[in-house]
Amino acid sequence: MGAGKAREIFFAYIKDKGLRNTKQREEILDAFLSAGKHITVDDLYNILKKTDQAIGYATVHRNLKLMCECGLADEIKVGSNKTRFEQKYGHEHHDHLICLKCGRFIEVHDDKIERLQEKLSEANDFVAQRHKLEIYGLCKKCR
Amino acid sequence: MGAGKAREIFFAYIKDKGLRNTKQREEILDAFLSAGKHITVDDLYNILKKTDQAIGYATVHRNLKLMCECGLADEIKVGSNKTRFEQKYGHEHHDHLICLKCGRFIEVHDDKIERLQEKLSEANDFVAQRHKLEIYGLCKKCR
DNA sequence: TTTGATGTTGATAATTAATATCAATACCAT
DNA sequence: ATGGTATTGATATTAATTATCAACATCAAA
Ligand SMILES: [Mn+2]
Ligand SMILES: [Mn+2]
Ligand SMILES: [Zn+2]
Ligand SMILES: [Zn+2]
Repeated sequence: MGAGKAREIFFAYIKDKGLRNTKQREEILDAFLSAGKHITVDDLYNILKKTDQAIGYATVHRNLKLMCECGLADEIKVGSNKTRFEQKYGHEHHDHLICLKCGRFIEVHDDKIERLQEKLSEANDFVAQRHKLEIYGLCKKCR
Repeated sequence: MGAGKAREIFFAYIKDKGLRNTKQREEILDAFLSAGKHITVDDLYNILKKTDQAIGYATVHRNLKLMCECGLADEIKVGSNKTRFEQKYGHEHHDHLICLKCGRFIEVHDDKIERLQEKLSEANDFVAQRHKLEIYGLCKKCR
């Protein structure tokens, strides 16, 4: 898997910024890279607690932010719920179908939609930088 | 304008639910209907304060929620900012281009995109109920 | 018109998530 | 090895939303 490369990017970024490597930082990075997608700070905190009783919530939060900073992670906010983080390295841009019943996230991509969004922006003299497309409904299992 | 019809819907809903008509409720309704779009509770509260010194924040909040309930208003959450409310009655579905510099909301609609979203959902055995498409970037004035 | 059951209001408290603070500690360049 | 400083973890703060509740207003019924 590409986890090795992701780690490299993280440690290179840390060094470059004059930051330091710590036991916690490495634990958090690894836990994040091997965790499922669309994870919350709480989720990751609880996973880490199992192997490091002393880990602090704020530390997990801070380091998830750091991973976003260096391009490894992406913050996604859906609905009014808490912020979720997903892996960015080695993952193409995608949008989400979100099940209102079970909360499942289905990752989707449609080039046509992406292109039409760009056209729509241009038609409005707007320079698009990023976008968010979320479709809420019921997944196969929940109908 | 259709504000008269919107008022009718509101009062009909209230009566139907065994709720009561109050001075505040009517003030809030009218202020909302004549206010600009994408307004926050704060915005509306401050507008109302000018003509009704005694109005309470919670009352404004509660009644905006009530307007959503009866289909007159829609709640939109963009980024991590506070919830905004927009008029729904007499307004077609639309998406938003949001300027990262001035905060302007540009309302847009593209039937092709809407149809492709539907197709995309079907292709994933997903029954779409609603969606959110927000494109962030820079508006004409802010470049 | 009076009345009373109950919905509403406005002030304030509670809740929740995100972030700031800070003293103790750990890292790492020299 | 060690000192300057980044990091940690506990806790406080902030900010937005929602809940609580006593005082009050509404409106259907008498
Ligand atoms: Mn995803
Ligand atoms: Mn709008
Ligand atoms: Zn589901
Ligand atoms: Zn702008």
